[in-house]
Amino acid sequence: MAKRTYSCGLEASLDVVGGKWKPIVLWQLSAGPRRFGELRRLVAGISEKMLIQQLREMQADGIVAREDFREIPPRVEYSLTEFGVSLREALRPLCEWGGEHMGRIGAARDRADEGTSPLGSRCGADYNEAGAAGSATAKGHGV
Amino acid sequence: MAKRTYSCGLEASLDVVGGKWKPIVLWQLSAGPRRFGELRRLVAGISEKMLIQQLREMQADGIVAREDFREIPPRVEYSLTEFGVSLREALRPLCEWGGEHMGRIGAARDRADEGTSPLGSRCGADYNEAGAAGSATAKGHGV
DNA sequence: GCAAGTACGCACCATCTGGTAAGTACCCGT
DNA sequence: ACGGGTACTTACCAGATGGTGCGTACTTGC
Repeated sequence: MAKRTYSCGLEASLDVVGGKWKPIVLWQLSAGPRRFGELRRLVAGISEKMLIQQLREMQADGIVAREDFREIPPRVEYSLTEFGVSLREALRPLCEWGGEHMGRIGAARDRADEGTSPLGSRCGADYNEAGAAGSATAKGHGV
Repeated sequence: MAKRTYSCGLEASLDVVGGKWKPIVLWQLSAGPRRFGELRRLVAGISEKMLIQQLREMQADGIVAREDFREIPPRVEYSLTEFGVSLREALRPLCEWGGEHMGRIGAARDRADEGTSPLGSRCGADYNEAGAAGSATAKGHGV
């Protein structure tokens, strides 16, 4: 990720949303602001260290806003910035495409797709629904 | 990239278009079929080994089709499959988003942006234009 | 002391991605 | 022989990403 110039816009975009955890974190934040511990539970399989790292990077990129309520115990809330929301909107078609084809993508990599399409995989769907299904998805996450 | 199940469609999509070279390769193939050597020259900075690797993976994912004309010297042509075209379409908004914000993305990473937005960076643009500008972009690629 | 809750930081390690430098095959021209 | 062209393969390495296991701070309850 040391590139300063990009051959195309896609490169630039993937600089801010690429990697293992950022897509999931972005998707979870799409449904509304989240506290650290809440995110930790929603993004199944992620360690605190990785979550902090991802949030910090996304914050540096202007995608995520961090609001510290200066309380004891500590209370911090993360949410998408306007910039992050615009990114989410630009990602919508790709989310839907991935949701429609994830079975094929998994199969093309010669992996047994034991966990069929989780309920929350349609990240372009209504967010009330996605929020509720998100918890179920997190439980079923096989990472 | 060993995941078989995905928390959201975005994860699945990024499995097939993530990494350093796939976005650029996909973008170059968007303008039409290309021979290996042609791609090599268009994707500035890529080694033959990396290009072959990326093409092979994209072929395995069903994004890219490889047509061997069985000639001497060898003549092989790569093009986007229908599946790849559908992916390209789903990526269009993200390409445009990245094109609009790439200056901000570069700045946010505290890098000197010596090479300002290359001409061909608007990957959502008319492809005749992008094709022509692609060569200029490739020459100016600073990777 | 231990546990739980809240949200982080640091040291070290494993794996993956990308890279270099060779090599393969065929052809033609000097 | 050398060079150029076409399109690949293999061995080995460097850096980036992700991970584990500790630690920090504050509170409360057992």
